[in-house]
Amino acid sequence: MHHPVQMKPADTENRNERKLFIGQLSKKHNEENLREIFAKYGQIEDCSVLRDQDGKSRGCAFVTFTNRSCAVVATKEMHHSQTMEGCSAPLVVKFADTQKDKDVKTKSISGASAGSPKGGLLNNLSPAILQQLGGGGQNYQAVASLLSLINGQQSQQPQQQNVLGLLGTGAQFLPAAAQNQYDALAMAQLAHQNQLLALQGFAVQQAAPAQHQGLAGGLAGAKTTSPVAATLASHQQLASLTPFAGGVDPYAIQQQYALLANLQASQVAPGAAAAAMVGNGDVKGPDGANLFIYHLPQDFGDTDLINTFAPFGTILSAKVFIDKITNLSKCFGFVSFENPHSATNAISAMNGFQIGSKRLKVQLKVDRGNPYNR
DNA sequence: GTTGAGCGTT
Repeated sequence: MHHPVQMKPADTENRNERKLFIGQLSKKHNEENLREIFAKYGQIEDCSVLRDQDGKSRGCAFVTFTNRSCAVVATKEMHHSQTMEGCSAPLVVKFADTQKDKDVKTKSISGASAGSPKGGLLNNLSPAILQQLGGGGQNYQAVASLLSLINGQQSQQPQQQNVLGLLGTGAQFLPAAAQNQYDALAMAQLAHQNQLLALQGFAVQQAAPAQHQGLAGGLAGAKTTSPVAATLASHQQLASLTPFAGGVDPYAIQQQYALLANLQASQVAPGAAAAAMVGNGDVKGPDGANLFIYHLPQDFGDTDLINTFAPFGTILSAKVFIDKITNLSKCFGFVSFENPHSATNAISAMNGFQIGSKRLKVQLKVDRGNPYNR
């Protein structure tokens, strides 16, 4: 007897070569009539219109056929075949971007280098950041100085001068001694991009040290005694603070956050920084303490995940999923905290954090094994 | 004006 090979439709293996991107689609179309349009080319496995938060069509869609040949024919017959209502250009029917295509796009937007931040504090500064910070070897020293300052050798004036120089025009908003290194880093980050929400999350969870409360309070709209916090609260001033020429590098910002996270962890909660002691995926926290994180950078590893989320609480485990065939990250992972409170804070700080053209999705993990969650 | 969601693996 000869059985034909049964291929599960959900097989992601060759899904990309059966999946079409439909652009310049009338926003009046929904999944149902989109199916009607494409059904004549073959069996459709999956069909979905991309929508905004309000559920309105974004004028594009994905259609996945069960057979690639159907997709090929659909492309040939439908691409540029008409201009739909409300569209500025003819219908687009083409194969959807692969993960590789997306990575290329992301990198061209962010300008991120191949530098991969791993390990300790110093190593968290990727070449991309160093370049962003000013490019030269001198700046590397300045960065190192910044780190050593933050690492506990406080009040070393010469080094602080270097740090201020490093921050360029932002330095004038650092009123001398009152300022701390977290503010400096935060300024650099905020000047880069208005990540107020994300930073607010960071600030909220690190309520203990008095010097941080100004920053937290300022961002939260409360009264503050910190001039830097006041400065940060003003978007207009943020624009003038921009210390880095050459545009935004969201990936570098993420790295800076990872750095900041690590710094905070090492000072605010020394135990939380011990990445080496964190489990790698098998340990789960209590209900509501487990996060599902999507849209991680391609080269983000377990350690990066730990570094990024350690400030929010004690991490029981952190795991980035790796495709065993390609050995590449699947760009999602899990972080389990000891308690739900940490997870909640992490969500409010990090959900929506922009990296390239994507935003981090940070949600409570859904237990797919539990029918009540489906 | 254009590329989703995915939920602790092999």
